[in-house]
Amino acid sequence: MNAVGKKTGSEFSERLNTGGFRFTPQRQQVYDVLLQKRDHPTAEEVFIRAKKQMPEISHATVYNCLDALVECGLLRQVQLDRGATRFCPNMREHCHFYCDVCDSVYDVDLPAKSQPGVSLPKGFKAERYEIAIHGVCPDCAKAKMKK
Amino acid sequence: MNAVGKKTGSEFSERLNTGGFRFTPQRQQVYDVLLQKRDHPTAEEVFIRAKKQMPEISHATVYNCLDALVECGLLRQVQLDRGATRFCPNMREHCHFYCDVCDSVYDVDLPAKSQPGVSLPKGFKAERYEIAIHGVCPDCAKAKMKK
DNA sequence: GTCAAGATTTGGAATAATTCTAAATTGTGG
DNA sequence: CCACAATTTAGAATTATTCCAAATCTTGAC
Repeated sequence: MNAVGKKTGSEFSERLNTGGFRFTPQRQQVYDVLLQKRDHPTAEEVFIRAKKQMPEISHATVYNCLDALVECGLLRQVQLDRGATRFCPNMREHCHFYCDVCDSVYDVDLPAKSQPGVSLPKGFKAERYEIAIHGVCPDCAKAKMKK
Repeated sequence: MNAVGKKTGSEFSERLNTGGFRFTPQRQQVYDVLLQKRDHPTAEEVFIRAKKQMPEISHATVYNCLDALVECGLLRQVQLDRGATRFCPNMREHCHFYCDVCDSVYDVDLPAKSQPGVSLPKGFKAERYEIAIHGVCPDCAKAKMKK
């Protein structure tokens, strides 16, 4: 993996295989869209961007691809507000800052040993943590002050 | 506030007023539904339950009430998966455990000083943290083992 | 108390997000 | 080359949420 977390074609393909999926140009395209602009797009937005390179791609395929990529650990699914689900290709441990004013999303690094020491009742098996910070982004904070 | 976090009628009404809202029987009813069964229902589920006591209540009103109650700090809105938003009347600091198998949600207490020491870049104003733990609940874990 | 203004509710339509379906296409192993 | 399974496609269907205009309710001013 290089500095920006991009995977080579064969790494990408391997990941899919490991998860029981085949490599397809559509899956590659969807993944590329996510890597190209890391603004946590919704499925609809991914569809629009993917269409530019691959005009015949369908809605259902985009959903299928996103699900497959999430399942094999190449993408994360992010749930922030009542709106559409967003997707994120950054698989490092991090959390999301969500601006309640403009709906933008930012990746935020977590301190090294941050796994919150939550103790779960007996029998619960935790698989992953999702931390979202809601607030106001710098741009919107500035805009607010002017008022 | 008593042991289960229930508010008296007047506390409830005050909260609404402070947020700039009026007391209405519908808002009371919606809030009561949330208090009666703390299983993190969706808006649709709240609608169904509220209808039992108040058959004329409408869909739009349930959404309006839920939004009002969230805004004046009587409810929390919980986003866990691609499905509908859920609501939670527990305003103590806690996080949610979501069972990816059966979709059930559990409140999980956070250790006293758990506010993750996330350092936000300059200019970001954090207002609240939402922590979700995804995994498998005891029932589903048991069911899985049998297979 | 009465009236006007503003808040709230209602039912239904509209929109948005996601899933489903059946047929066509593609890729793979035998 | 064939059969089978995975995948894609377009479009319909479903689910979740929001919007809208009309009716109703509440409150403060008089």
